[in-house]
Amino acid sequence: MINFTDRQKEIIEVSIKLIAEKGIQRLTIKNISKNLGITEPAIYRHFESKLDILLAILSYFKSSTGAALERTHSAGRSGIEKIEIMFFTHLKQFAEKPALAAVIFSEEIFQNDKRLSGQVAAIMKINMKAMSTFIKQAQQNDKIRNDITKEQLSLIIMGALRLIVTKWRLSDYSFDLEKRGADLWKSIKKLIEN
Amino acid sequence: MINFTDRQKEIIEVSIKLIAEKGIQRLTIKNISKNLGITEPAIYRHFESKLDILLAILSYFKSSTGAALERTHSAGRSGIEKIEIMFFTHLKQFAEKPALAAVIFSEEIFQNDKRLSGQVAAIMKINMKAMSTFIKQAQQNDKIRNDITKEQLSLIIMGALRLIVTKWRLSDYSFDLEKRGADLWKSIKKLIEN
Amino acid sequence: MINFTDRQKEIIEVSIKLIAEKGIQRLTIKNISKNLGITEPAIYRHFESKLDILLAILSYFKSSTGAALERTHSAGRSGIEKIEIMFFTHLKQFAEKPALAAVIFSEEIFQNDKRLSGQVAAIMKINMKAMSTFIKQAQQNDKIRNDITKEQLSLIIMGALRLIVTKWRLSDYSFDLEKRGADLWKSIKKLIEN
Amino acid sequence: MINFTDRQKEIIEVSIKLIAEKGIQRLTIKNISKNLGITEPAIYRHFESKLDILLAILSYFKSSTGAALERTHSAGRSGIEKIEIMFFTHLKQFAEKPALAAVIFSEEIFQNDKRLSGQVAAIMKINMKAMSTFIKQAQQNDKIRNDITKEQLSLIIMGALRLIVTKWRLSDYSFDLEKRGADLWKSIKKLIEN
DNA sequence: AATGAATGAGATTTCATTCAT
DNA sequence: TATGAATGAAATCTCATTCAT
Repeated sequence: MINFTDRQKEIIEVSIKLIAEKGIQRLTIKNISKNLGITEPAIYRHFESKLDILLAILSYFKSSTGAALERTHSAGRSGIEKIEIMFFTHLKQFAEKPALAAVIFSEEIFQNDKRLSGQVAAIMKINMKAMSTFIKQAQQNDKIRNDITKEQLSLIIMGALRLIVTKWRLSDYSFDLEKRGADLWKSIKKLIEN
Repeated sequence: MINFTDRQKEIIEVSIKLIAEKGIQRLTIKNISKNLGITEPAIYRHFESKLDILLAILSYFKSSTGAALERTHSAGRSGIEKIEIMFFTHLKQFAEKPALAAVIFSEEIFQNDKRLSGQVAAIMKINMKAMSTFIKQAQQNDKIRNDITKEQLSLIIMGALRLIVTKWRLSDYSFDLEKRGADLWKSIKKLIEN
Repeated sequence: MINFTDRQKEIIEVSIKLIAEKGIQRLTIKNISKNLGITEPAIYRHFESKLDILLAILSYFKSSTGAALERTHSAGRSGIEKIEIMFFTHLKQFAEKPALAAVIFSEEIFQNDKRLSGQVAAIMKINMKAMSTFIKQAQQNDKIRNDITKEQLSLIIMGALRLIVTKWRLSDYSFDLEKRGADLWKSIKKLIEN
Repeated sequence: MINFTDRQKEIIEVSIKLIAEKGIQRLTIKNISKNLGITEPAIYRHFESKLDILLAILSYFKSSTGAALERTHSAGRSGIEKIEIMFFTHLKQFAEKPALAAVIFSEEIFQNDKRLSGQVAAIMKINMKAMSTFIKQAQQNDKIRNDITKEQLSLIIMGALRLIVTKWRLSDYSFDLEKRGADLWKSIKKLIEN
């Protein structure tokens, strides 16, 4: 959230809240301004366009994801623990900020604009790359099976993570994501461990 | 596509095409009618509302998915082969009809309407259930490891499938989905086989 | 209902039913045809336009009103009895066919078209004229006060009748129109009798 | 007209003018905006929906009716004089603002929406109640006959008033409403006075 | 006598954005 | 930094009516 003024941060936060509540489709300038208690034109003092707000949201998620990975990385544990921490950190983030899922999984919506879809792809790439790195470390230490490439394993782990989050959202958040995610992790661990 | 008139089928097909090209958000009555060479009100002779068109699209995918699963099911092979067929059938369907992905993965967009999101959830459920059944069969024949529940395995397999499709879409269809999907399947198979 | 084919009569009857149920504003060709189990263009085989249907309805009410007045007229009783019969006949007609009120009191809606508003005015005139004639007879027989012109008395009697019907409609037909109308008549009678 | 911004008042006034000219049915957002020299969406900065404009019009009439009755009430004269003032005030209001009649007598049109028809019924009730109160006072002072209830008398007086206004409207405002109304009042007075 | 298909005109409403103040 | 007022573009939908069959 560096490089953003206080008002910009407010706008970003309100937007995230609105996305969580009503979905990206119902994120309108009118809604944002109403929630902030200001008028619509006032928004344009802080962001040139609605696109810029969405980009700011993505950049916010990007940097917070990056920071989390950074912390995981420097935690100094074994590769498999890092994967686990990353898995659980994601679960926690989604559970705490459902908007994150609404935003990250909105490829469809961002399809319209190359910059938006590019950012979403970038965030996904960062995660996949980090995951790959952790897997590689674990594979080098013979903790994880070596007969499958780290890219494929990343895909499988992240895919499962994403799908459980999607089911959670479709179910209207009706189950405990972190608990069910923990079960899922146990299964994944069994599958990939040596 | 039973129960639909010819014109309705045309509308559904054009809509699917438009969704594939421009995303669901840009699927408008105007676009549909323009593509059919008729005026907007003419659409309303065939569908009562736009929502009904979307529901028809989902019902089309639902029945075609159901039919594909039916065929897979009665193929009379081993459980693991059925999983494989299902996996490849999905890949092929997505590769052939990119709109399918655009529609099926649009949970976000369908969030607005309970009937729509319900249908999407139903389609997902059908697939998960079929996958679970095939896995169970394979587990009973000791072809697939038994230390992980069929539900978890379904989640992992379908999650990986979905994610590779999503990456393909985000990459602007820049790689050969069926080929890369085949590689992914090999990895999954290694992971789950006994 | 002379001069109308069977199908035309059906259309008129359905239209009256629809007006009673939903108001004139929601009387559409689509609604009429749906209620008859035919298509919209079929209506145009029987009436040139929607306007003609409305005119037919008015002409129907006009002739049935005329016939009722005819019967009253030739009932051969005293003037005051005739007024009474006319008053009660109207009450009964409205109670039995709420559409009648919906149509007759729709001056606003008919304002658009001179022919329609002309017909409504004509029906009103017929009634006022008949009422005046009855009053005149009663005044000549000294049954009704002579210090007020028959036109004014008509206006007062018909006005009260219309208003009680309007209140009945606004109340969603929540009281017994004929009973309350009878009470009203008693009061009117007291006022005008010698 | 309190609680309304200047622009809102303008919209209300223009709407009333349009209703008087063309009837409620032709009161469209487009017409209103065209008359104000602005675009259609601009209207929505001032009223949330067309329904709200209609409600505003009714609330305007309601409060102006209420104020007029208030003044009549506190005029401190005899009951019969109050009835007379109320009668003439109504005539004058209708003569000056034909739209008032178009709106007030549009029960049919407002039938669609409970809030609208409720407001129309409320305005009618206010008037009937005031009239009843004045009649009661006159009856207590033996100025008006006591053998008929105040409710019935109200109905008769208001009914006559409404009908003469309706005839005036149907005749295309072709006679002097206030003059003919004054004659009518003379007759009514004769009827009800002791 | 009726239908299937379609249309022109128009209604209400939403949305991102602009501009003078 | 913010507001009041407004706009162009577009979306969904309704309605009376037409026309070929």
